[in-house]
Amino acid sequence: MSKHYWLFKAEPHIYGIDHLNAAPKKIGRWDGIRNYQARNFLRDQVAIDDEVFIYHSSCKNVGIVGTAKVVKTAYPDPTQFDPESDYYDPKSTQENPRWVSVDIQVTQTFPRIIPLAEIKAQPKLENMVLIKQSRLSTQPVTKAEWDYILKMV
DNA sequence: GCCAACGTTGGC
DNA sequence: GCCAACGTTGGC
Repeated sequence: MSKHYWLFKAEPHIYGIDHLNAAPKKIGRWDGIRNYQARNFLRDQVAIDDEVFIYHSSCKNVGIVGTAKVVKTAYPDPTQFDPESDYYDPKSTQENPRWVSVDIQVTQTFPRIIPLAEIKAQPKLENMVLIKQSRLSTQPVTKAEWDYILKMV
């Protein structure tokens, strides 16, 4: 099975590349995904060693900040069971969890952010899901898009 | 199953 | 803070 490429969005003040880099082995849990389309990608397609762009959204400098690889595939997102969590889902049960997490490990922290504006300005990237469907928090990236963006670093 | 109302995401 | 896009909820 060939490797897949992804883009995961995060609000950096809540959980971003800085948090991952500060964690042991730079590994962290990607949790709090509460959108079915995004969940389905995580649950059904994200595999070990898949590569991920980390994207910072809803902040001053929006854009891609680095890469990570998948080190653990989908398992129930523990925050859905925690009444204290912002991501608590009372309709989710241990027997039938709705939401999943994966673990990722930072592989590269770019020396600069690749701004969304620059990505939008590239004709070769005009079909990226990031551009076409702005509200999806975990999304596939093609190999061509992946390689092209790495050259923009 | 339709659709209006409402809530959230996310760029600017 | 504004607002467009779009996801979710709930009445019928």
